[in-house]
Amino acid sequence: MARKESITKQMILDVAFMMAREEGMQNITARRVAERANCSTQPIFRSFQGMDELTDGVYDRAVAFFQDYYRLYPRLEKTPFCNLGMAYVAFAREEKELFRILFVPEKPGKSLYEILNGSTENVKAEIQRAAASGCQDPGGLFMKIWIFIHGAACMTMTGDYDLSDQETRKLLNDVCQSFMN
Amino acid sequence: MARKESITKQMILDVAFMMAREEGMQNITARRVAERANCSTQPIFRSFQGMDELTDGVYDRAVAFFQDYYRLYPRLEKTPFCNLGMAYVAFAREEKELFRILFVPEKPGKSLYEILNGSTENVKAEIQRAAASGCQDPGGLFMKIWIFIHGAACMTMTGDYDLSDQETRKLLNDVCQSFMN
DNA sequence: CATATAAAATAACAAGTGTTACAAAACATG
DNA sequence: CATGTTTTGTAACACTTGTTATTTTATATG
Repeated sequence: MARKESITKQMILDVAFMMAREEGMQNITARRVAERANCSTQPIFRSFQGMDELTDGVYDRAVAFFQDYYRLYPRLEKTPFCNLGMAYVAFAREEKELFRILFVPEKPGKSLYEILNGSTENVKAEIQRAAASGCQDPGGLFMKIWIFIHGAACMTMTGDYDLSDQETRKLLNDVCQSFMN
Repeated sequence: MARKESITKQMILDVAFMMAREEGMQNITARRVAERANCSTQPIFRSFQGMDELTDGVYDRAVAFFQDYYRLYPRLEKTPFCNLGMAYVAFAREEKELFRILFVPEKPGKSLYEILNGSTENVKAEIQRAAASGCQDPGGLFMKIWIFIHGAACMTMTGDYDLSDQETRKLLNDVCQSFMN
């Protein structure tokens, strides 16, 4: 009775997300998305109320993408802190645009902590251990390490900081050590 | 023999810089600058080859602005490191847009180190002292502290980190202490 | 197969961008 | 004061943006 849908909401979201990943959010335009999806701009506005709704969807996919990235990242370090740091810095290096969208946003979206939400359970467990073994201020410890990791990642994103995985590993372990004592 | 110039290059630059400071670089357009300068767009294109040249000028003023800000910032802390940190974080809090332009740029401009250029002489002197008093790796020490400070400032800019000056002071002193030992 | 109906394409609109051609205005010199 | 030169304003061009009206196309059902 009616024509079959050939460009789905998913397909549009896929294309837009890929563009955000490669060129950043601000370069997503209706016509460019349409071009990469091999269609006109019409299917976009059938599936989404407007470009804002599309970019909101892209943002949500970026959140999910990071959470998967972090979940699947190999945990080779001695401490959850350092594992978190390695993954976070690697994400900043390999996904510069997504890192910017998620963690250095111009318009306030989710906070760092909301994005990490369940992802830091093991880190919190580490804090418990630290508290048990005599650390006075486990919350402060977490904050310090987190600030350091965020700084390393931001500098990686902008290219002000360019260390190998090996060097990053040593750096993070050193710093964790310093903060623990 | 000719009409007197009423809108100078300086005036245009002043207006554009103020706009960058308040709304960020991407919101600077010819018509909006003209409006705030109470003139047409013509004087802009007489003084500048194009908008790129204007925004380049704004960037240079931002660099100078930060350098002045840092030079004039009161040095209340025990160590140059902590003074640098306090100034840098305060700048991120009070000048969010300029901080983003300078230190989290989308298009590569000057590096962090180029912007700070002569500003870290006293910090380097501190490293010398650290080296003299038995620190094995003064370069590494500088890097660690700098990464931490940058992380704190970036989180301040985005609102993920909101501590009073007092708390920031304690945090920085603690961390410097940790890294020195 | 013919047709109704939903989807996609085409094409346009309004708004906003950088930039420029041209006209109006102001002022120092003759 | 008249004049010529420079600055400024007006208005336009070409382009890009989001969005929408309209036409075309494809397909499930009669």
